[in-house]
Amino acid sequence: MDKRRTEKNDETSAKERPTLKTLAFMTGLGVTTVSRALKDAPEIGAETRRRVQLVAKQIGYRPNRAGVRLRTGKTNVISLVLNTEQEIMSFVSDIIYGVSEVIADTPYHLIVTPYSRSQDPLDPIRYLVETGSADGVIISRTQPNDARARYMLERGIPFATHGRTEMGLVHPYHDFDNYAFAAEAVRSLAGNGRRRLALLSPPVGLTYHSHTVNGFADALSEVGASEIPFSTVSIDHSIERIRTRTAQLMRRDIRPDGFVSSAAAATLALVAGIEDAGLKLGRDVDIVSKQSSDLLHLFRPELLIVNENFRLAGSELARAVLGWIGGAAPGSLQSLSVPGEVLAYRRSDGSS
Amino acid sequence: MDKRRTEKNDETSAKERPTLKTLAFMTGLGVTTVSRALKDAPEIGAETRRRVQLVAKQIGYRPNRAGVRLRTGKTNVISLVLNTEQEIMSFVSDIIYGVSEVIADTPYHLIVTPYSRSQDPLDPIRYLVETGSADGVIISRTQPNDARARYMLERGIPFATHGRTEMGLVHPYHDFDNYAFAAEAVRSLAGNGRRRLALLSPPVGLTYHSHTVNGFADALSEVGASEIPFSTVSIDHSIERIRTRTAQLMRRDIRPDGFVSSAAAATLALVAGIEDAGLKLGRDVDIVSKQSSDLLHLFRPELLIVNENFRLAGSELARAVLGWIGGAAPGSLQSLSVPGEVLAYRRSDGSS
DNA sequence: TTGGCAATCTGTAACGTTTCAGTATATTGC
DNA sequence: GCAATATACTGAAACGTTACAGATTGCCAA
Repeated sequence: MDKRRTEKNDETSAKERPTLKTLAFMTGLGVTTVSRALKDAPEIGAETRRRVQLVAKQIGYRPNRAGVRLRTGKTNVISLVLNTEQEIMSFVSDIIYGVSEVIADTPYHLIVTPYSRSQDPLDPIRYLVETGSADGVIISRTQPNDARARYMLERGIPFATHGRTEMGLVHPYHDFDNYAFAAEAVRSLAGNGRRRLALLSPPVGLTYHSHTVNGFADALSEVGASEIPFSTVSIDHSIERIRTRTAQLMRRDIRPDGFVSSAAAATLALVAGIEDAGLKLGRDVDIVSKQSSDLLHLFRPELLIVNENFRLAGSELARAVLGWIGGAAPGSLQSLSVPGEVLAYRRSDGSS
Repeated sequence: MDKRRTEKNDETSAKERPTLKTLAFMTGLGVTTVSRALKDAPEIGAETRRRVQLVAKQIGYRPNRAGVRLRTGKTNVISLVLNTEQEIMSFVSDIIYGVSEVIADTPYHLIVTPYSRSQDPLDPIRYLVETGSADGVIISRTQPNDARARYMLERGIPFATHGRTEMGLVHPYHDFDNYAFAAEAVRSLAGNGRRRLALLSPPVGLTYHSHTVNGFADALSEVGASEIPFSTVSIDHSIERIRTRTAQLMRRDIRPDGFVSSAAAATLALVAGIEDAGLKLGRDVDIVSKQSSDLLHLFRPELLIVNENFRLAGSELARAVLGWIGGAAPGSLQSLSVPGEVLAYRRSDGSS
């Protein structure tokens, strides 16, 4: 049955949530006028406008989201689409906080739309678009030819990608410059006298895999070092697998004396594998690793570290989507984060 | 202006999203009948019901959330309320996935409602309740006398807490048995011959702080070991602070030979502090630590580890809220997760 | 005075759904 | 044969909002 209201409505000082009708009654104006006064429409008298806004603030009026959404189609929702198995753990937490920071003083809510490894990554996007569940979407694990980006571009729904695409289509993105990261990492290792380098790369298929590989390769030839192939694993693989493969690699005659690693958790496995093979970090081998939370230096002070700020990524992505929703040109909403210096907490010569 | 539809509506095979009206037109029935047929109302003929449901499935009908929400007040939203600074990182990621798993085949969406350290934790709850933004709420960092739980209980909005309260009020919760954890940890340390134990505890004020402290204290007297107070830090403090305080502590004449730590990141700092003081894990001191992702053993194989599964917590909490929304008794929606064994990857005597 | 025109304000309809209060038809009881 | 009663369906109203198409007023030019 209907939720019982007190008689006809209004004027009873019921504890109900105020609506435009309530405001209209209180100000003696029409609902339409109130609606327009609240959004600073031009054809409302200055005094009326102020009066309405004052009353609205006083009684704590909040527009009903369902009403707005039904009438206008605007959801005031940003959806963050995440893979429930393969995202980097700190990524999830930090990006959420980054997005939250930006949307905190907007009417937007953040909904998390998960999909699992077995699913087509397009599934959650289709769902969102078909049901009109969000005004904007943020996706990660971006591919050079990304079906999701293409799909959303076709339907005209604003989105931003974490990572770039290579489809010749323009859309907002935020990316970390993994080319620069890998290149700097190689230079840093070369500076430590390392000559045979291996790369623990991002998973094949994602755009930043090739960025990383290219930065690695280019800097390799620049410094005249050589590559020890290590493409049987990526940072997406399990800790155990990375560890055993690393140990295998390190027991070969020709083994790396330097690693570049694209993720902190993978680096733990890398180090474990190296030590399984009886070798020592900082003496037999150096590692430059990305990290997103400041913990790796506690793990092994010999690690060389480059920070990637996922909270910043979240903020940038949120700003980008909101910008697009607000009508800005998608091409103006792209940003690239430049890696900082390679940080050494303890030099491999033993000093601190 | 109004979103232009093709003429009057319907029968044009427009690419618009199907509504009840569309279904009504296609089946030749009234909107009301269609609505009821879809939700298996009793007064609809069996054949009609099947016919409507078939057509609905065929054309991919999805009820409009805004319509439902406006009419019924049901949002089909669960809100996860998180502190943007103080949550354990893996907690955020895992609990989201746990919740997602459970709500995946329901109409529910998950929204993340953040609040910052400086804010009153009640703020986001008030917002949710006042704006009717969610059918159910999940909160963490639960306190013995929790204003948020009390508030929601008063307003009759379904929620579940991660951690228990002690207000004599009954509500759904999921909790890890931190009393058992701390007690088992102490027994395990005592079994390794450790006699002077310190506790790196959860932050004072949260319910599980006292659970942990009590388990620690009770087991201490049970095994006849003594406590070295270490209450100047908790796992909420910064890595740096924990590290320096630990180092200070370990340089005292009377120092612990065993630690119980309630969080993995804090354990990293703990170990760093111990090693800063020139002591060695497994020889001078043992640590039993909780962890939520399987990484600590890579950090130091000497660590003694107890796992806490946050994904499970997320699932249980989601189940609890949904259960309450569905009309189950709040008292029947409480669960306690029992810690597993203390895991040793390498015995402190040096064997593996 | 009249007509025109800004400047303000207002009622109605519509978004998609569910609930209420029916209506129409067939079935039953007597 | 007729009323009572199930059974199966339906239109209208309402949730809160905004867009459209007026209303009403005052003021100014002619």
